[in-house]
Amino acid sequence: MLKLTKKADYGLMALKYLAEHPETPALSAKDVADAYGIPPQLLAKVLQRLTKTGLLRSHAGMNGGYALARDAREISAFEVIHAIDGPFFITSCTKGTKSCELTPSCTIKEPLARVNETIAGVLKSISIHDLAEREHPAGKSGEHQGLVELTL
Amino acid sequence: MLKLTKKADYGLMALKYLAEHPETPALSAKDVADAYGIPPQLLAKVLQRLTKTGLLRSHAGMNGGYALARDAREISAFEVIHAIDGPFFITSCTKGTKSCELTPSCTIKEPLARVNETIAGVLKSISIHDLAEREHPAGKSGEHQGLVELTL
DNA sequence: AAATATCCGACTTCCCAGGTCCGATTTCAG
DNA sequence: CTGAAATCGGACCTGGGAAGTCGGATATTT
Ligand code: SF4
Ligand code: SF4
Repeated sequence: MLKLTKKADYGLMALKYLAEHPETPALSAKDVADAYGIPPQLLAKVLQRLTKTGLLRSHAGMNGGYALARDAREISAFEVIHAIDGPFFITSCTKGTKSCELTPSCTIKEPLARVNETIAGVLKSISIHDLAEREHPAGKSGEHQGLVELTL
Repeated sequence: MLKLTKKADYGLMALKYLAEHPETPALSAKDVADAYGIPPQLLAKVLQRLTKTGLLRSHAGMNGGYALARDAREISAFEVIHAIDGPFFITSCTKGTKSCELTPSCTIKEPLARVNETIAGVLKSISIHDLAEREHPAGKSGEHQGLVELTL
């Protein structure tokens, strides 16, 4: 319930790792997987997905690997989750494929849709950079802080 | 991924329904279930749970049923979800029972924990009353509006 | 040509959300 | 005091999706 997919989790970790190593031209899936203990093959697929949606740039062959396609602060957590897990919906009434049977009679889907928007907003306001730049003692770059509107 | 449980969903619907019928002393699980097309037995268990956590007051026997234990605006969506689905966690590292294997090496659990807090905050700021009082044209009671802080 | 990568689909395993069934108990009405 | 209507509580079944695995094809460097 309301739990993040591990794949998305892994995706975030990997992106953060890449963001922390801007010097290297490319890091292989195995590199990242080893760094954290993530199943390599699984991470591989996650990264492939991220590549296909344009968040990463890949390069096959020796010394190949992945690199961020854009600046770390231009990539939001929302994009990552969306890329890996597909459309973001809190409820089961996606109106896309397998909608909830009682969508017509349901009276809370509109308010919940707004909650959905709010949470999406939270995720959109978080960038990979925000995740990465944290460890560093607590210097000048001040912590990322934002306000999210909630309107029912 | 990041999806609300249907049980919680049902719970919210039921509470809203109860909030909309303050006149009646008690409504049976079947009443509510019929009103929306929810599987009665399932709704029953959800309501039982809500009763056990003190959000509802139950009364067995004929003309029995459930009623809100507190005022509708004193019951948050968060409480409902927590009551039904248990502890609220975005990630799999609950440190309770089945923690994620790579918790030690993971570097994003702290930031994600803050995201978790933020989302919990959003949910806490929503009351059953907010859900219920919506239909009514759009009168004086102005829509519920709030700001949620996000600090990484 | 060999080593190192990404790429991609198919496959298996396991867990749990969603739902059902049934029996026990409480309460009230006639 | 008997039966109907309700809450209780547990055990149980089932489908689908998350998590992970395998194997083969392709691209790139040395
Ligand atoms: S329709 Fe109502 S019940 Fe069905 S999923 Fe959307 S919100 Fe939950
Ligand atoms: S530890 Fe890191 S990876 Fe494991 S669940 Fe918590 S956040 Fe996701």
